[in-house]
Amino acid sequence: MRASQLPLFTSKDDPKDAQVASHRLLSRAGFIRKQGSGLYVYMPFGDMVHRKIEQIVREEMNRFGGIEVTLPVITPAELWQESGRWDLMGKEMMRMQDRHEVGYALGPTHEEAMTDLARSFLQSYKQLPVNLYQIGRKYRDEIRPRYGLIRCREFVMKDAYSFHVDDASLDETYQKMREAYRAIFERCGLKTIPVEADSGNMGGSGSEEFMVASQIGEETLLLCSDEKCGYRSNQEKTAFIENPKKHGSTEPTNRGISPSADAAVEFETGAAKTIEEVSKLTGSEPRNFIKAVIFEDKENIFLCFIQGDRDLSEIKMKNLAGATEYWPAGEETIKALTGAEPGYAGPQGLKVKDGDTVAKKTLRIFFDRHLKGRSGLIAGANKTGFHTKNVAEGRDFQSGEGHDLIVSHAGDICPQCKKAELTETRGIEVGHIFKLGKKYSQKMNLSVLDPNGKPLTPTMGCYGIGVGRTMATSVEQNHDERGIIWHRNLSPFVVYLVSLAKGEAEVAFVDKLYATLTAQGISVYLDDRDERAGVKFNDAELVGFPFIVTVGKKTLESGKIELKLRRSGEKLEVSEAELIGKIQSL
RNA sequence: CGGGCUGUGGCGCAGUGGUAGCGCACACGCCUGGGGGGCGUGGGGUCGCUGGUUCAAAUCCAGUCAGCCCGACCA
Repeated sequence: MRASQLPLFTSKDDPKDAQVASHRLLSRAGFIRKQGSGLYVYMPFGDMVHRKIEQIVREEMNRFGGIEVTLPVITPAELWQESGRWDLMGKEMMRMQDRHEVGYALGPTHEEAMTDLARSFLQSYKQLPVNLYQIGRKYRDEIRPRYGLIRCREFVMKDAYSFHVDDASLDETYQKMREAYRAIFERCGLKTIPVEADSGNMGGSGSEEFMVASQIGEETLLLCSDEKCGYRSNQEKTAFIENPKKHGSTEPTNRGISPSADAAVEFETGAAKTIEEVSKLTGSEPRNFIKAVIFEDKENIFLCFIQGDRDLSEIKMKNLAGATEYWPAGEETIKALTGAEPGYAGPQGLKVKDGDTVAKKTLRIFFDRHLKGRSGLIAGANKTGFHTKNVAEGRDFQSGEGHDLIVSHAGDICPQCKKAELTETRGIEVGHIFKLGKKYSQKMNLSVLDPNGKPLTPTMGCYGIGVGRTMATSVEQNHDERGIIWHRNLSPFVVYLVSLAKGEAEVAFVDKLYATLTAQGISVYLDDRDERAGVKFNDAELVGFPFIVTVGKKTLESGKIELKLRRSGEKLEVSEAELIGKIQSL
């Protein structure tokens, strides 16, 4: 292809809203153009890369047993109502009505639509397993679209949904998808870190995310520092184990301000409410406090106690409580619960217990497991202006075995090997596979006959890859100060041919080289613009095709063609035959 | 949803009440010709929108819309 037929859309300046390399470079190199908040046009080169990724995804999905279909982008509200998600999805789902005022969603995901499709033709266990996928547009009204293609409101996703007679069959497909994903990202030249993940709202058990390590990542990953262990997990999911270094003992016990034998006593703290304030006042470190975090939903109040130097994981709490929509408890609720102003909740001396009705809601109390056996603690006294010290678990309150409720961080102990410390990395999710279970098949009455002629509800898996995000993260991972460095499998063209030809002879030489390379099956972009050399070199490096070939007066004089490798910057002077050999072998 | 900032030519920006400017880009001419070149000429803007104050508003005031940034909270 020639520049005279397929123009470049490069620019010298970064768009002003570009914060990250991929956004900056994809815009400057003319691959994408913003049309609205979180909405991007894929320009010719961008479109070409996008299609290449789609094709790789398609080939690998097909190789591992996927069947491609295309669902409507718009899904009827009816289907979402069946699954119950019409009310659960919240504002992130874009909704619309037709002229008859019938509701629809611009699909943010397609579990319902695909399950509906499946039930329309699945009748017998003999038809299972089946793995249906599509490569289609998704719409999410993101709170804050940002980072260009990394978080936008319209994007292309490959989403697959598999249906099975039992868990063994689901597991088999799940493992195939793990392989397929590894193959896909490998072919894209993208280094991903597969991590254990929370399965979130989707429900279900097994879940693995494919993350690209990046400082701009919106999720935090925790990796075991012992490579032999190899544990990798999304922070949301990582079980918290406190590092003994934190308290100088391997036993998670008594490090309070006074011996556990002392009775618990109230003391006045006045306006000091937060742990930080009371910590200063008493000289006791935050770890010796009990932090109370209170949420509520329509039916319940969730009262969570954890140690004071840590944060409550809302995700863990939510999963434990089975809550979907919840919010921080209001002042009235807290008063009804503790009898005090907010800021003074504690587990001891509480007049209500787990399961009681408080303010017309069911109280549910959760303790973090690290509170078990501890003493010498400081907690709110459930009395405005007072805290209690020398609080001991087992005597002043009962935590039971407790739950895993705390957000893990670097420096904590790996929950897998239980020895090494965890380290932290930021990551961008590009793929996610998980076992859904029967959530959708049940709610939507998907059923087949089993060998005994009895109804059987298939179990499901679900597997997504963000195509645009794969493109963006590939740039995040592969660029330098001059521009993008495409992996050959994704690059719009393999060769950027810089023509500096002037006279007829030179032009003829370039045309012949272009024809020769093309005939060898090498895709070439010929920059035949009437521009200065510098402009062409700069654009060549900005758009980032793997090979930059320069032909001009020097070429004719020496008989040698200049080949520059975009990634290494290495420059070679080669004959035409060598050139072809190099391009085909590298 | 809350807070902050910004809306002026295609892009990036300046312009504190008195006839709308700069750089880049664009068009034309000449020079130049292996790393975003030079000189000259030229075209292009209802200053986001609505209302108000004023003899006079891009500029001050109110509202509104849009974009960007930060936060989404642990009492």
